[in-house]
Amino acid sequence: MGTDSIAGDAAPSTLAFLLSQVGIYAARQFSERIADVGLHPALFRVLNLVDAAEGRSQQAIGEAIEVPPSRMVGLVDELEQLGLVERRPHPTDRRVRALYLTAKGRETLERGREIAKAHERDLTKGMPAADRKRLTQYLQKIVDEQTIGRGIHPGMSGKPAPSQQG
Amino acid sequence: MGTDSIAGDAAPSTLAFLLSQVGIYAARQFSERIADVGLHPALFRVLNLVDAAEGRSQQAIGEAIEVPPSRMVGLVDELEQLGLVERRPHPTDRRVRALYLTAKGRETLERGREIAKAHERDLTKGMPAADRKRLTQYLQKIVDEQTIGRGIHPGMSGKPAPSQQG
DNA sequence: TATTGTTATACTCTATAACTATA
DNA sequence: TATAGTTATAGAGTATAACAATA
Repeated sequence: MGTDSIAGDAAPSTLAFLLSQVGIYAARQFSERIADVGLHPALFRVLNLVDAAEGRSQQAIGEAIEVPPSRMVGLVDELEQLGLVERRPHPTDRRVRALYLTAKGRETLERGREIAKAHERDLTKGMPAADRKRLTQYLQKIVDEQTIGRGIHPGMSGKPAPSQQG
Repeated sequence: MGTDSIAGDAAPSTLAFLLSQVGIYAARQFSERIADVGLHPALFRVLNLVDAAEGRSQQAIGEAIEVPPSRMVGLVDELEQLGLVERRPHPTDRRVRALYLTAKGRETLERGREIAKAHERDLTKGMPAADRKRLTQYLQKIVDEQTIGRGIHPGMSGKPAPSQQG
């Protein structure tokens, strides 16, 4: 049996298919790139949230990104072991572990943000600024129309991996 | 600790983030919808390929969508048990199982394609045709510029699940 | 009783490698 | 020896539920 590529609609070009294809590709690419600073997307996401809400509890931060408490434990463990985040006692509630960035955490976050920018540039290379802007608006409109979560995507830890639906 | 929503950039609105967010959402939505005909995205993908390349071997079809042989076994098993696809002996090579759609397979494929259309309509509801066209062109341009696979996305089997990166 | 954080457990998905029957 | 298909196995990732300390 030849390996001769199968013609036809091996990859349909409908809008929905393209969205999935490009979106999942973008997530995977980012996953590989953010590994350069020792993170994976979920850790980067949590790190951003801790920065935006320092001193909040593990679970409060987890809720904001739709991550269950039991998973937050592991993620914060990782960030703590990497020396990027600290768990400190809450002043009045001894059950709570308040989260804070370390200096190293801030540096890493900054570097991660640079990586995110570079990722974005590469993704849209060869695209005029006006088009980039319109594309962003279209996507934002879809987000506004649909009910789209703010969570972390499971299974996007940056493995090799293939690509799509119909 | 209160559930008071954490303000700030809980969900950044960069282009790359939006692409991932919308793309993964689109894939998940499709995954849930295609379940109406008893399929999941990988099965629908294979079904489309069998239609486009009837009589080809399991592995030839698997290669076209970047699915390893061992996984094809399970997928074709499922399709066969659903009565959508048949494995027939190859006329000259007894190792090969040539794949064919059944009548029911054709019907299901047709229904699946209707679902895909409806999915697409809903995804872009409230968007003028001209905008939809431009959005498609932008995404196609990204596909052309990048090296994006034609495979099946792991972990998109349509579970509950949350959402994103940075 | 309710809640924060934790641990234990179990499940899904998938790839790698070993195996068989044919070539 | 090589290839098509299969099976066995092992790992990643994640959610659910039970648990301890504290409120």
